[in-house]
Amino acid sequence: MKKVSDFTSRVYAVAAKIPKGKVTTYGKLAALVGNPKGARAVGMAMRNNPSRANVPCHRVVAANGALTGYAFGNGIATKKNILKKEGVVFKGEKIDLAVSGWNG
DNA sequence: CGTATGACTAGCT
DNA sequence: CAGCTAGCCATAC
Repeated sequence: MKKVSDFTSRVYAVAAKIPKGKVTTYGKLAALVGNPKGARAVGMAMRNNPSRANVPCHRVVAANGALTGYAFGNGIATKKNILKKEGVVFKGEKIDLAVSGWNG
């Protein structure tokens, strides 16, 4: 059912561990799976994400707290909406990683 | 199998 | 602060 490499599997596994109301960055997630340079690869995994129900890809944002792509709903708009609903603190159009940042 | 692309990041100008 | 370049990784075609 899952035809993905170990890297992608780990990305999904870690993403699933992100607590509600918190977010992490692609680079951080990449480092957690063992590829601190694989931030882009993490994005690819999210883009191919099996389902937002299994992988809260909306809790993964850019290193500067800005929201990047989203493969569901209305894209960024939906992503931002979900994060706000979960209690993530926004700093204008970006996320306050100092408050809602997740260390892992 | 080789090339191109992307939901990245950090550094410079 | 904004814009551009270079580097790294995995996937898609």
